[in-house]
Amino acid sequence: MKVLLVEDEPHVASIINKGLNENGYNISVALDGVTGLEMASKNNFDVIILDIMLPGLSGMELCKQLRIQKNNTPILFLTALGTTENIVAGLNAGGDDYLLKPFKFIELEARLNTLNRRKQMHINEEEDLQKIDTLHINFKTKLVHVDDVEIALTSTEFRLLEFFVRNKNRVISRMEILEKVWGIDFNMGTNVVDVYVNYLRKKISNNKSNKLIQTVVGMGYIFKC
Amino acid sequence: MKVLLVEDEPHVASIINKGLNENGYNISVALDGVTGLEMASKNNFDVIILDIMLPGLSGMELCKQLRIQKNNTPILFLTALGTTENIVAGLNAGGDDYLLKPFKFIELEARLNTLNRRKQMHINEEEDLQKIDTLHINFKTKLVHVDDVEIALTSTEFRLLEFFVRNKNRVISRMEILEKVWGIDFNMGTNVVDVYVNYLRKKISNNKSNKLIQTVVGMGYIFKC
DNA sequence: TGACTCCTTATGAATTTGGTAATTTATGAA
DNA sequence: TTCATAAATTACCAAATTCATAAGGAGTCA
Repeated sequence: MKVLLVEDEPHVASIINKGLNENGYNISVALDGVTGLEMASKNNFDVIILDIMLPGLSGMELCKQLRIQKNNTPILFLTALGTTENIVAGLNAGGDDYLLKPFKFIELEARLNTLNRRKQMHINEEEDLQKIDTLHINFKTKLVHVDDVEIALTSTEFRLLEFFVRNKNRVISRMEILEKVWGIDFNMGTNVVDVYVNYLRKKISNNKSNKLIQTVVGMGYIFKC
Repeated sequence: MKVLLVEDEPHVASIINKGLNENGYNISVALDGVTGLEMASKNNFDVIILDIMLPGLSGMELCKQLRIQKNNTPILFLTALGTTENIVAGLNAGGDDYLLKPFKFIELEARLNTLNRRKQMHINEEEDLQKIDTLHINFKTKLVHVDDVEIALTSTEFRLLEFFVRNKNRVISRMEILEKVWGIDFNMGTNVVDVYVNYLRKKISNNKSNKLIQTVVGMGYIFKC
């Protein structure tokens, strides 16, 4: 997990850095608010740990700036300012959690993981390699294997398969497939989609029952797995 | 914001309920874990506030169960158990935040808003998913489940169900259904609507009493939930 | 040319649809 | 309550729609 720590007190920064590092986190440290904002803007951190009292730009300001920039990286405020007003202000500024110093390391870790978990839940899509039973698709190399045997797909077939896989477990209308895979916006007088679905089914089916691409009569197709 | 509060102490539940209500939250209260789990499973809450010490099913267990069910509603633990071990355990069980009693109302509110804000950012599936008791309808994927079993609906049946759900708790005349679902503006000499309402009833009914689609004699039908 | 891709057309098969009519249930007056 | 009538439900079937598949033409490229 990539973590940005913005903390002006070198001693504290060092302790946190060391502690998290030992537990497999990848930490970057910024010693002031401006540097922190710059680093946060230019890189893709999983979580940002922010002290509030910082030279230059306060943690609160930094947080607001990031949110204005539509940067939604989860932010954990880690500070000694423990009044309710401070906490509420931090959360309302766009923070996601607020932990008071002094803190137990194990709690910091649990809260970081919690913030990251929520983020991870919505990624998963952009994998380069998709394995659906014995069907393996590598979007990067554009190679497709069934039962470890390479399958030759034409480019149209591959695009169709890719579209199905990226929209799996959802009924997709022929119209939508035509638009997204063929780039055709009208013309419903064609049955290319049906024909290519048929090609694909033949190519990606294996000895076992192949029911990956299912027809939903009157609605379209669904890639189910 | 729809909030589920699971708290066995009636006095505490009442205070929180009242306080949040006054601030425009829509609160449902469960007084024990089992009821809480049931309510959380059947409805779509924005946030769940969980006490940990509960009769029957502990808040921790409830949280784990929900996550197993792939229910990702943000969970805020609200409890007097303030040791670091408890906090870490709560977060690792799938909780998203942990607030200690006694707490300031304004902080609870800020934390609820923070959890909800993150959720709103990913309005992916949730918005398109309707849960009515054990009937789950996903308008995006066009999949319908009853008691977690997928139901196969024809496209006309699905359109009819969608129309009912989008107009739930309102009496709808056969004429209106014919117009909106079939696109027929005249021809009242048919009873297709009656026929399809019955197809639907059969398909979406479960072992329990199924009274979702009710007949209103002389007026039409009503989808009640 | 010949191998390959893409798309169209044509055909029969499978599924859905909407009407009819028989049966069951509900309503209201006596 | 009972009975006549209206309304709702169900079963059935033929027509219409929708699909799967095969065959073949046009275009491309080596």
